[in-house]
Amino acid sequence: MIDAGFGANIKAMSLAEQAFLKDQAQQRLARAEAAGKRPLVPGDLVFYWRRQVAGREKERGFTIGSFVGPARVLAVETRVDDEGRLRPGSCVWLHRAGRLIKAAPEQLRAATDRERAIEELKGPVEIPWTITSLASHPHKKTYDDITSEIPDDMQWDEAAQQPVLSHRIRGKKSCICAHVDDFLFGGAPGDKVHDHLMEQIKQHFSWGSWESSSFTQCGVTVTQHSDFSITLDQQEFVSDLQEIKLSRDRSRQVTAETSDYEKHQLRAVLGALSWFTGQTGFQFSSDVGILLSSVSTSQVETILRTNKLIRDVKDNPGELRIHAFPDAKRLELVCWADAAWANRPDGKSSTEGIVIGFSSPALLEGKIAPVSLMYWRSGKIDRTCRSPACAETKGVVNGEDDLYHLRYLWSEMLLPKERLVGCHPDTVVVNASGTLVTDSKNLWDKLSKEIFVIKGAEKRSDLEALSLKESQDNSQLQLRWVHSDAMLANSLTKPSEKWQILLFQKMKYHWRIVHDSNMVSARKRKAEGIDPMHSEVKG
DNA sequence: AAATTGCGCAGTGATGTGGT
DNA sequence: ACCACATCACTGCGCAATTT
Repeated sequence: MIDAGFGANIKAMSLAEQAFLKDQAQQRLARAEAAGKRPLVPGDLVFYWRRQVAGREKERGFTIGSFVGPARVLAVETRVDDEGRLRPGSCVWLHRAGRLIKAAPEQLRAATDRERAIEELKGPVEIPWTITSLASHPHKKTYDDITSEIPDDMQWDEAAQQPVLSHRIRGKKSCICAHVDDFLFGGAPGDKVHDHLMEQIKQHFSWGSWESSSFTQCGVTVTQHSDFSITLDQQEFVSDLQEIKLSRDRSRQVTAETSDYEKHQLRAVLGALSWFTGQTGFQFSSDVGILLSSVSTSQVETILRTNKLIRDVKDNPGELRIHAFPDAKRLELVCWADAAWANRPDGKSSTEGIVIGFSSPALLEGKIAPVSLMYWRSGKIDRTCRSPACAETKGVVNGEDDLYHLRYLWSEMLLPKERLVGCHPDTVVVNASGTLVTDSKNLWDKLSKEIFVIKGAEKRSDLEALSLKESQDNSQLQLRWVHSDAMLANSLTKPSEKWQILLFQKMKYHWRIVHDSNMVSARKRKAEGIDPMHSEVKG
């Protein structure tokens, strides 16, 4: 047997992996048990549950809650039973960000190791007053009493699944973006800090010209609207594109091979198009990628297809919309990743499609929400994939990579310097919550299992998928499954399947993560006449 | 004033190398 | 024979410096 060594290796790795995961799961259980039994003591780091009634949820008539924190236990007014457990009716005094909170033990959960580690990075927190002086003040209400808000089991579970942001976003007031010698300034109108900074900047430097509302930067027209949203377009650029000229004779020779000069023309015009698809024309990404791949083996028919694409682009150049999100307390980064297996001109290469956007937390609750596209990509997967599952895994893993990068960038913008310099990337990234959406059942099932087994025909894909599992733990990555008609990235893998992205544009750049506990396929949904965007109510 | 050149960025395919 | 990987050549863009 030639590959005996390799096979034995995989077996050993698989065994080790299983043992490791089993052990990890056991430790977690043990910790949870210990945390449940151990009474709270002053100094413990905890999170407390609060009922949250955001504007929109109120209308639909249900409330959601979440854990907030972390808070430090200051004192416990004990009513302890024989085994040392807190009995209902006890109260726990918490300290968080200079506030004193009176809470019930039923609404507390211990902080995880990770949360503790992050809190420690912030350094010691001074507690300025003694608890007695605060709590015993005769008239003033010096603390928040939240003991009336006690979650039931369902609410507790729901909240436990939500990631907790362990810091408050301290609003940054002003921002500058620079490209070589062009600068973009942003800030809330009337904001004192921002206005003052702008005043100083204008005093200290002499500038060529100032533009606002609508201008061109790096060949892209940027327009800000009255609701503060921004659109980017390349109207002018697109209208300058020229079709490749073909004589009537030549255009009839569809199957004829292209000449060197024609290949040159193809590369030239596709190069221009790829600039467009990279800046604003995301809906044409897959067309350009596939055509660029077929230049070397192109026929006259390829030129005709390219010319058709140019006409399509001119007919509907589209725009890139950046929403304003005036009400969102935080933004979610969501990545849709998909792949098409062996669909490239060479007959064996696969295509990945990745779309990452900002949205409001409402999107994760299954609602239709605005999505601002931040990053997208349609391209050849570097390795040859032997099965659709392999391609799918590759695409999703690459998508997670890009998502991680964007989460880091976003965290950099939000966090103060002390929380960035010298910190492990994971502890930085957890401040920007990230969600990865896939339409692969294969991958979803694999990752849903507590024990991850590496076996069968796709050992290598399994190993790569493992990195996603790791990211779920290390960077609090959330995973979702949707049927393929609700998969935004599908349109970036095949030129012929544009309906998702067209629907997205028709919905004015809004989307939904369709929730379906039965995981019904898109084909079956269609047969049963279910709208692609129809979603179960979560929970 | 207009044209050319160089830079860094993106994507693709072709090519060679090393491995099983 | 096939694959992964690195490197190269080719295309585009915007921008600035230089040449014409």
